[in-house]
Amino acid sequence: MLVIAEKAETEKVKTQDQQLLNVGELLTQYCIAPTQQRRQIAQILFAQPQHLSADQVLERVNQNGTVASKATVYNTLGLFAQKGLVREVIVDPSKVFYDSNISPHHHFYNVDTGLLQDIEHQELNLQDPPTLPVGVELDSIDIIVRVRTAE
Amino acid sequence: MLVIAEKAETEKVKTQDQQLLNVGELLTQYCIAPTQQRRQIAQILFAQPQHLSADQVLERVNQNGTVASKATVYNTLGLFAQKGLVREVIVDPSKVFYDSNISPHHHFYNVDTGLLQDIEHQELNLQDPPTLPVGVELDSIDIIVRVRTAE
DNA sequence: ATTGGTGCAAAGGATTTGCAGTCTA
DNA sequence: TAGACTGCAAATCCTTTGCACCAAT
Repeated sequence: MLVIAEKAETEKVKTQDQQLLNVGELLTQYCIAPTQQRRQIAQILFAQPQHLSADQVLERVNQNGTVASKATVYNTLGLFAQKGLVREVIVDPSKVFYDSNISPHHHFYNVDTGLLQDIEHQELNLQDPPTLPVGVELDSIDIIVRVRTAE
Repeated sequence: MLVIAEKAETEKVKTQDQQLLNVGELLTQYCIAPTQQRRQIAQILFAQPQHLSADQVLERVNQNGTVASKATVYNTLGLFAQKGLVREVIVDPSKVFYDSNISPHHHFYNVDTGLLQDIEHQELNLQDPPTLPVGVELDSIDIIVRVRTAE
């Protein structure tokens, strides 16, 4: 007897605009073919707004038996980032964090603990938009407020 | 016969506050014992305000014969950053840049070319300082304006 | 059948580490 | 001579790649 729990197929995730939809639809919306491991990875990332490193994703994906290999996790996260499903947060030279919150916002980074925390968009704004050098166009603006644990 | 050109000893560098002093004094000011390879590395970094990766520093230090090993370059850059002599700029997961300009300023980062450019402090300001989470103190605020080459 | 996706292990690149040799006070 | 600094090579960590296998159109 073979029972395959296609849980990911039915589980719902909440997107930025508070829409409730299943991971398969979410992936399709972003032009990503919804394979089993991609659904699984998306499921984890979108369970809640959070910041996970590739390693952490790998760990969680395979918590109950192997679902995806290391290469697939890296490929998938890279793909998600490229398609705009998640955002790469670069604050630590040793690893990239993937942020499932893609609405505009910035970050606190605790250099002692490695904890990454969102700063609401409306809490932190620039006085004026930057004047770009000629020949380039804006990609994104990242503000990182580095903090350390008070003595 | 032995001739040792102690050039670094006499070469002057310009610091943030436009002061002209030799590298040895600069290192001493920052509580860093001025050894030959540290002077050499400082000399390169402070020849002009610039952004160099550890690799680039290694390359330049050893342009005319070996002066410092890879390990020493990494150790030294880490030490300089820790002592506040230079600033680490983290914009690319694959390498850290060391910025010899430590006056407050931010950065443009061209994701296509990898070019890192200063944004003058007065050109980019926050509307309000961020409200920190409890139990932490401010370390630094980094604003990175990512740009791409216009099509 | 063709295309795209996955898995594995090996390769890659940046950085760190261990330890012996050197220098300097 | 002690303590700090350096050099070399090996080790480590994160990430990417090459290639064979599998799945879906």
